[in-house]
Amino acid sequence: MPRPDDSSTRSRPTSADVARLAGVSPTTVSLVLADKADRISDVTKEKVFAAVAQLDYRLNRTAQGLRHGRSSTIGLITDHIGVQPYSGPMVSAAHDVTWENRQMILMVNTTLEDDRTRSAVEDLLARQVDGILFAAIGTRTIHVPAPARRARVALVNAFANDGDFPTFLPDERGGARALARHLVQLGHREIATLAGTREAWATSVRVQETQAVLRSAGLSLGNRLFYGDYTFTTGYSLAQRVLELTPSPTALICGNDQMAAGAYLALARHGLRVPQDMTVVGYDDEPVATMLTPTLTTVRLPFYELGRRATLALLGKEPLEPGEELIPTTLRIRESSAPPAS
Amino acid sequence: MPRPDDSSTRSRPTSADVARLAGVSPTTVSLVLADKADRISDVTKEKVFAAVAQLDYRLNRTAQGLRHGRSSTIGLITDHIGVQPYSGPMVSAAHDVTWENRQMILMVNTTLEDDRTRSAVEDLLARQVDGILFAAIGTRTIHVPAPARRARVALVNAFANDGDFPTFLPDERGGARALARHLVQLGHREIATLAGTREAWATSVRVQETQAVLRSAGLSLGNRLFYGDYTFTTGYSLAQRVLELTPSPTALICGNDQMAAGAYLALARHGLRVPQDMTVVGYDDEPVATMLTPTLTTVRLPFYELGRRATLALLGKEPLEPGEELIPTTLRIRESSAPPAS
DNA sequence: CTGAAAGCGCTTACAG
DNA sequence: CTGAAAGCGCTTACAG
Repeated sequence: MPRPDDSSTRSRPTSADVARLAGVSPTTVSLVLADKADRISDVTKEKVFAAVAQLDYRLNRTAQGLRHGRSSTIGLITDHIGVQPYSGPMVSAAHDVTWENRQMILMVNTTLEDDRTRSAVEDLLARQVDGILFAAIGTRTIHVPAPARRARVALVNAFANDGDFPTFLPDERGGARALARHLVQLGHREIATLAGTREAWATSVRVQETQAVLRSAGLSLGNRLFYGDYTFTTGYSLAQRVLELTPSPTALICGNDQMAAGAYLALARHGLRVPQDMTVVGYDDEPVATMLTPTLTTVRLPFYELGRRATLALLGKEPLEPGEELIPTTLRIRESSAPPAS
Repeated sequence: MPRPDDSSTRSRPTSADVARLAGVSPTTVSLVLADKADRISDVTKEKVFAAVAQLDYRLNRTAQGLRHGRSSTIGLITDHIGVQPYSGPMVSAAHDVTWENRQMILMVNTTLEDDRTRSAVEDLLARQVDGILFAAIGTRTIHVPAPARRARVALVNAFANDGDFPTFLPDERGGARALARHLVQLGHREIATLAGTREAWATSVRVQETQAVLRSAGLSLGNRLFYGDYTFTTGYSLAQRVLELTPSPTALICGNDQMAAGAYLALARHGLRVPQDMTVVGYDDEPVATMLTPTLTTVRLPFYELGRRATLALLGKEPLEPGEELIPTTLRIRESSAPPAS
């Protein structure tokens, strides 16, 4: 029967123990284990490795960090670690990149409130993190606490309201334009938008760009613009309101894939088919987009890529420069968009 | 303009710097900051705090950890950090509990493959974590690498295939029975099951318990048992197959809420109403359950609670004992279940 | 009420 | 080719 407490108090062997057993100095042990042992004889190396194996020794990275002044650890501060499906890919990416570089992530969820964020930064700095990543689920403005400048800093899907930090953002404008052009090119003229949360930056940018594209095609959203909150529920309920409009729209731009899924259900209950009776499109390209029948045309937001690029920069694998870096979005054309019924 | 590199090389003040500025010894600084300063005069304390403020000093937790032999950090090893909505609440809970206890989490996603898990454990131990949490998204068996015993260990939603570790599991059997009884009590006799992945432990346990309840009511699933994979897509497609059965079932037990949502769409396209024409129920109680119209009757799986209890135990706030601890599941009765049409 | 000294487990410049 | 010594930034038992 395992006795965790017991076995963990049995104090772990140190490099001094290894040195003693191998009959060499701690210097030699350190050199061998750090692979800086060009000058050490093979026979000595063997003795060290044998002692390491015999003692089941592992290097104490805390002590090493103290000596080096680097911890090989970065901090990740987020607003909603548990919110799906957005945080998943960003966190996964940050994780994968750090893991590939033999580093680790200390994760703190502060909702990005100023007080909690400040104390998270303090705590991370006290733990000697080499860098701090600030990541938001929905693009938003955050206040980066001043002490954070003591470490390397990068922002993912967020703007700093003061100071000029390296910032990685999705190209929302490009995505919104591509989506609107797609619908116009299919021949839609009565296009409705079930937008997301009115206060969200992404919402207003997408609506702006959509309107700009329609305008240059001699069209307009007119009274076919509704605001929800990016949930399935508001997609369902707003879709019902759209169906009361005259003339009826032929295409529905939903604020995200969740809202599009809600719209599917509302349309089905009205006996309307996608895309024959109504084109439906979304944003995000989350897993449900390909699970819906018909599959959903949507704008892929590069959450994984955002996390990846920011983390690579934070770790110094790519340049870390102040200013905004736009990561491309991609229009995924699938079955849910088609020309309007003539 | 911030120059991260520059400012981070400006070496941080140490407790010795604080001592010098305050005109006291490092001993006194340590005592004051650790709040073990009963015996220190107020005037001396003030001098220390003033020096701390002036230098913007923060304690080096790495050095402190080396001295104490504890890191105030735990490791979290998961199989799918990015999988929604399951990992969210478990990770959130682990985070919240550690944060409340002034600890932090080092997160590693290994897919729980043996090799990656072993090296993650090595790395976490090298970083002197005080404990390691192994968490799986879907309940499964894992191999806990032997060296993990050097730290405190707890398992969330997973069984160890060797050794007897503290293990926190959802009470799947109780949930499945409650759900089946609910349908029987409503008067359903032709009940279909759109189960999840056939190989998953939760799937087989739920099917077993469902059949046991039906049997004791003189009923049976008969040929109304189908296996999917816990996705929206299989909920949609299997629901269509159910609709071809004669006599038609009056209730649908879906493997999870995602499959139930898929079933909603299929039913809507067949012109069938929930619950008047078909009762639909799920498992998980994820956010979509209350977003669907009608709201979904489902079995709440205690993901947050699982993460919370395991982390409290790992941190020593609750007993950490080998053996399985079942966390209750809850039947959430909502609008999607009703008596069959007579 | 306060301080000098040793030590946590490493690494590195230096010496031989 | 290898080792003795100092030091990373803390804390603690001991002394006064």
